[in-house]
Amino acid sequence: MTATARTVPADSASADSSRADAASADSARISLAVSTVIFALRADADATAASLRLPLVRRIREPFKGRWALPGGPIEAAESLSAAAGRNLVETTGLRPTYLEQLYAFGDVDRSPGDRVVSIVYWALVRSEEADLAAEGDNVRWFPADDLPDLAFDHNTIVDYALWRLRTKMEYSRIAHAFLGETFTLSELREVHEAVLRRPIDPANFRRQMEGSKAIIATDQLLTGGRHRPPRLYRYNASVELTDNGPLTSS
Amino acid sequence: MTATARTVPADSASADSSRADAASADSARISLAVSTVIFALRADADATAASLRLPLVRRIREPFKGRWALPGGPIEAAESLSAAAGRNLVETTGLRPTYLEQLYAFGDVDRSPGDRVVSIVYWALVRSEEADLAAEGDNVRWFPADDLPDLAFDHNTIVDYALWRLRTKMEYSRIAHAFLGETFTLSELREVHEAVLRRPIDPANFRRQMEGSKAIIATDQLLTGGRHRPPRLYRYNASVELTDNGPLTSS
DNA sequence: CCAAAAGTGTTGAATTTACACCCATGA
DNA sequence: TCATGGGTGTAAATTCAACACTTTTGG
Repeated sequence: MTATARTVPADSASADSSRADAASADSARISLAVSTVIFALRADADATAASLRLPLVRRIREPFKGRWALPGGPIEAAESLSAAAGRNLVETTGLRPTYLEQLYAFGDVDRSPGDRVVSIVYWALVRSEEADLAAEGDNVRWFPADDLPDLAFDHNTIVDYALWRLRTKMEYSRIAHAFLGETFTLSELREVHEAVLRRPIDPANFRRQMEGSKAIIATDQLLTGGRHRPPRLYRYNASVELTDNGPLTSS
Repeated sequence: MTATARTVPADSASADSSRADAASADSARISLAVSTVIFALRADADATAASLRLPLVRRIREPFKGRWALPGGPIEAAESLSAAAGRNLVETTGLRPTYLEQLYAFGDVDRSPGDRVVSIVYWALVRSEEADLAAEGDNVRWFPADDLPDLAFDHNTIVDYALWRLRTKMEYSRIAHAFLGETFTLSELREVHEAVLRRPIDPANFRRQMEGSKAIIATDQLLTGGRHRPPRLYRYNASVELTDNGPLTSS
């Protein structure tokens, strides 16, 4: 906060910066991994409403042997960070996400007992049908996002942050579509918002908001079968970006 | 997008995840670095208005020898990512930031010719007085943020993204204070917003907005010396968080 | 006095929010 | 027919945006 003497001249500066893109002895000792927080909306036990859930894997080695942890793994030399996250997610849980975004790089010195690990963490959204197909076994299990056990490493903190990002982004972005199929009713879309944000939303106002945003396009199909007026099916408007990540649309 | 067969069972999953926090042969070949995009508001050439500027360092080695690049360097084994960014920033430019936040991890396979480098990039804000003291030499120079030369690596992309984050965050956060001193007038605060967002702001509405937000506290001092009515000095309200980073306030 | 920026008031537009009410279907 | 959600209308409340006007200093 308070300014003190600075004595490093410009020349030593550029010497340092030249090392920036070559591994030093120090950074070689730091290992790099990728992990992913995966969210899906799944029916509650009482099946009355959907709730946010995420899959965790059980650790079979020390440290934290037996504890639940985020799925993750190493980064291969020939793949980008997002590719590593996507590949690892399929390998560990069998899930294919409809949305994948980098969350944060966690690198505190003591976050992994014994060695030094920097984890690039991604977060992903998968559709409900996709989540239903996912294998669940002794070593992979779905947990309610708001009520997790004590996880390995700093993974509770990571999930908290991912949850915050999801909820924040839900309010100004269109990621809700990532939970749904090709076409959907406005009720389904609204229920996604309600489940994530954990508060009721006025259907009338929600409809106008969505229609005004140009994010969705009405199809000419209605969904029959319910014992009420058949709702119109909508489609995601592909000409509008899903989320605004600024100049970072590609990787 | 379309679902295909998934055959990986849960058991191989947890085997993978157990490697997540130990270095594999692959990830050991990836080197890790930290870089920082540093912003300051500095007087224009004609001194009529302030504009966003950032310091770059000249590379003295291949690849990209002679090109301008973001200050950066390796991460030491015993320091956190933010500590590495802060230390490196002082070493290369002599600047002490009032604000430092992680921006993004860049890790495309081909971003550094020859070797594989993952860069954890931070962005920082420094006060104008601080920026004025910074040494400028052959190998460190300030550039207008909106008009940069071709930089080394993917650094143009990185700066674009940092600029977008700064401008986005300026609209819903209180980071403007990070450019100013302990006390400031509402005009000074408004001029920060105008310089960053590159558009004029109505002084009357801006005043009400700020006063209503509880982000600033009026002191009992006025700033005399101008040839007009002396403006009141304000102070940043420390009981309100500078920015909302969710559960990530510490590291 | 005048110029210039500080600070206050006011008004209309746009947006948000709450809620009444009609519509179309299955049972 | 009734129950149920689909869908439209509307009005109050709040926020936003533009700009007129008064205040206080230095020159």
